[in-house]
Amino acid sequence: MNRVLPPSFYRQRDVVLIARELLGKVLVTRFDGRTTSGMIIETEAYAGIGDRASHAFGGKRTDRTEVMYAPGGVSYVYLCYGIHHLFNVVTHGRDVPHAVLIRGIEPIEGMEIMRERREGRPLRTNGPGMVTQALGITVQHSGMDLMNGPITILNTGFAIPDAEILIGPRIGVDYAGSDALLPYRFRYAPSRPAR
DNA sequence: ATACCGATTAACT
DNA sequence: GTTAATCGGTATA
Repeated sequence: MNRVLPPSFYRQRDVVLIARELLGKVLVTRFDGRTTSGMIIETEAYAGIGDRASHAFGGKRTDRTEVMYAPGGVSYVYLCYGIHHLFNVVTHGRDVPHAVLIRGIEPIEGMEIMRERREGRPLRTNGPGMVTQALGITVQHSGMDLMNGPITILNTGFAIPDAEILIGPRIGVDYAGSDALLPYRFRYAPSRPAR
């Protein structure tokens, strides 16, 4: 298998379903000939202009959020808390700014490189800021095509049964009112107690 | 020009 | 469980 996900995976489909289906796919970066990858194990859906938790709520367009309005299949990377680079996959068609935040991976390739990038701290990839740090992704990689670019997502054919997925509300979006309660977070948690 | 705050993490107790 | 650190994006003037 190991095929790069095609544009059709990202476009004209429900962003919540895409967030669910991204679990088990493999996120790969190749910068300066250095390849690192990991299986996606946690995601969150951000459902566009009607979602108070989304940067695109109300149709807001800024220099930062503009790439969310591109056709699905590009990256949206932004800086959070002035420190953490957070990687999202833009979905749906042009001018429909849906996105999926990648919150966790299980490292596969380039463990040594990822350890280097962590600068002494233990290699952890179970938070959105730590994912980008391990993979070498920064805001300068926002707006990149995920079909050809240095960042790609692969379908390995590994299928995750629904029973192995925890679903719950998104993290850190308390300001979003009732939208903060939406079950838009997905986590692959084999044989692990619910959180 | 200035002020506020966050799609977080790590280091504490 | 609690909290300091840290700075770009955004709104307000």
